Amino acid sequence: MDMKEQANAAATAAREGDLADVVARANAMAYSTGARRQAPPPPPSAAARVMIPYEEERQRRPANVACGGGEVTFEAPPSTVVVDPYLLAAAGGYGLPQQHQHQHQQLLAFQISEHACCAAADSDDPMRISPPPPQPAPHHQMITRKNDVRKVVCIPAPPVMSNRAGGGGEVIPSDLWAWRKYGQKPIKGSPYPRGYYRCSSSKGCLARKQVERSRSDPNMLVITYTAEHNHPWPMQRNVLAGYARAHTHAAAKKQQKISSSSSADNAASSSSINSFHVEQINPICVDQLPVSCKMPDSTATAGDGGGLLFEGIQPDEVFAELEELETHNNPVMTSANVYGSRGVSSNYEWHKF
DNA sequence: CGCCTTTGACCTGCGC
DNA sequence: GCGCAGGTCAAAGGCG
Repeated sequence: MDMKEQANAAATAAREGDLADVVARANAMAYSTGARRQAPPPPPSAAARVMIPYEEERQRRPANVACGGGEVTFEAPPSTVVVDPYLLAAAGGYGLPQQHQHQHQQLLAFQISEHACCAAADSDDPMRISPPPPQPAPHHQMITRKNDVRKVVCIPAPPVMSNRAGGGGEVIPSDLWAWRKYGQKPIKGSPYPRGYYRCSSSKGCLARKQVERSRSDPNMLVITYTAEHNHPWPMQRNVLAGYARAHTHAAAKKQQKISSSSSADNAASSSSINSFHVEQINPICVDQLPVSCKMPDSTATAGDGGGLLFEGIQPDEVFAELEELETHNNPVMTSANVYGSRGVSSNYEWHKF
């Protein structure tokens, strides 16, 4: 699929309200373009954003791809989609051969801003190039019809397990917070269910997120954050107490069940796949991390979820800091790997120079 | 005991 | 008003 086709596909997805598709296609578009052109990545300060406003908008006018300041704006479905290079890089290469991860991260992180909008510019389809949009809302936020703030990130996802066709859980590259799953629903038109998580770091925290795979590109994971955390980052390991314990054990048990059971239906639980992935991936990640990437001390193991290390970033708002990073001296992220013993909560490490 | 996941039931918003 | 689909609740069960 060339760039024009990809841009058209993204616009089509936008018109059809397939949020996951829009984000996935934006990523795919940028990724394939970067791979083809072999262009060196621009500085990480170039943010890429895909913003998708309200559904009313999509009915009023055709999909509109704006090119300006490294942003790709699809004005169609009812949410804000933010593809942030830092988040992409943080999760990039997940499931890829280790030697390709860095390249993958760079492509994901930079090619969107570098080329995605250009793809739209090159095309003469219904999408048109608009002037640079107004200054985006802080933290890449948007108020939805229901007055909730949503932030959406699209990240590479691990491959779907064959024995879990259409099944539930995801290996979710983390965003630092502790999340507790409170629901899962099959989504009409999508073979993949959507998982619902709420922040478990603080009892009164209203932060939530939804995790689902893209319908058209199962390799992409779309995570929608709703509401804000009303507490600092969980820096103490006891905040995540029980995570590794419950999860890894359940994983082992469920793996045992799955392997011993002839019923395919028996395998339809998300935790099993989560842990299955994690247990395989974590040792690889840790072993191959640069020294500066590893956990800060021996008490913080990959299994207990503690020892979160975010150097140079205030434990306040992930997106706030990402925003800040974008505007400060072209900070370099020296590493982006996934820690943690469970799919829904693991850690990244960031460096700011 | 406190944490987790799973999952069916219930609630709510929206289009017709 | 009705039905559908998405979102949330809460009980059940498991773990260290």
